[in-house]
Amino acid sequence: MLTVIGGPTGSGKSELCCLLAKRIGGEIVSADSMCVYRGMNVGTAKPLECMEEVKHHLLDLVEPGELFDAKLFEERSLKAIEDIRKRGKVPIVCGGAYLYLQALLYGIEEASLPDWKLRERLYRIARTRGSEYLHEKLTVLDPFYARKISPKDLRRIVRALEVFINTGKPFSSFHRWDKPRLEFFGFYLHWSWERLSKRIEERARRMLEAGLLQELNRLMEMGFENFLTSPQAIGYKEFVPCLKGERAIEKCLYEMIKNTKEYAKRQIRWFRKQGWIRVDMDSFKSMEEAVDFVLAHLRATQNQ
RNA sequence: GGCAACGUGGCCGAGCGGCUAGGCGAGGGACUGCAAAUCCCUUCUACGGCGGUUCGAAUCCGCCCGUUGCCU
Repeated sequence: MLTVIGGPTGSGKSELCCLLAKRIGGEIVSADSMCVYRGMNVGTAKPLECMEEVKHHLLDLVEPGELFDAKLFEERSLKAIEDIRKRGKVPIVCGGAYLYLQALLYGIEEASLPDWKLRERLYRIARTRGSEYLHEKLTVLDPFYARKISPKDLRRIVRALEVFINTGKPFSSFHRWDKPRLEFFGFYLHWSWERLSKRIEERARRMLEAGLLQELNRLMEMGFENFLTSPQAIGYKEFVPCLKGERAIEKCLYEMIKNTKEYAKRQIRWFRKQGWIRVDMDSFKSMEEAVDFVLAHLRATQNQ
């Protein structure tokens, strides 16, 4: 049975997982879409100290300019779990990137590889004729999927068309997400919104003090702005105008906090729906107590 | 005490005689190879109080209450 610890940003997942791993001889499989990039440490709250004591997987996989995606995550994380088990250790999946968790736990169906040339063409068509035009095409090719998404959701329209063009089959014909393919035990950390908000605000300020801007500066010199995925990271994208002198630091910080909270809400909604065990963080006096709670649950099921 | 400005939905804020601004915040939702991304929906027509003018007032008039600024 695989242990999975989830929760929104700033909920203390990393800290909890670190303690848990130390107690049970575990290794951590990070499920974080931005921690896979090397050199992005402060803004992603990469658990640097814990990495010295506990073995971490799926961190620092690629350069910020390289491509990475959910499918690659699926493959790599499965392999990591297998590897950990082979060595007699306990894998602990820890992360809040729910698409990545979904990919690992439920699997991503083999449709077709991303075809950036084709996407470029489709995006160009959308620019002149609108995303609605492409959505109409999709309605003919894959009515089921077209009905599910908005005529403005270009990203999804393009992917669905791409799959049809490259496989000859509708995108939705690949989808099969009803049951997990992995047996797992899911926990998610829950805080009252008031307390989580405060944690998010404090954490953002701490990141700034810890050298977030210097880190971003280095990234910018590498051409950060033109990269595909890494510049979408919260905590970085908001400060780009700052570094160019176009906006005051305080304003950027405000934006970052706002975006972090929005993201946290999306995560919370997703976790709530999963039916995992809720770890009520408000009720514990320390992180150790939360770990005790998780351990108690794990032992209880092992004895069944 | 005198003068002036203002009082709009949880907050900010436009409207200045008829046609439910908008933003923020809040809440909900979608999602199958960019996801810390992309996209959608909801927030019950709110205008300080009382009168008046008018077919019709958040908008005009009077009084009252409150806030702010200035003056004595």
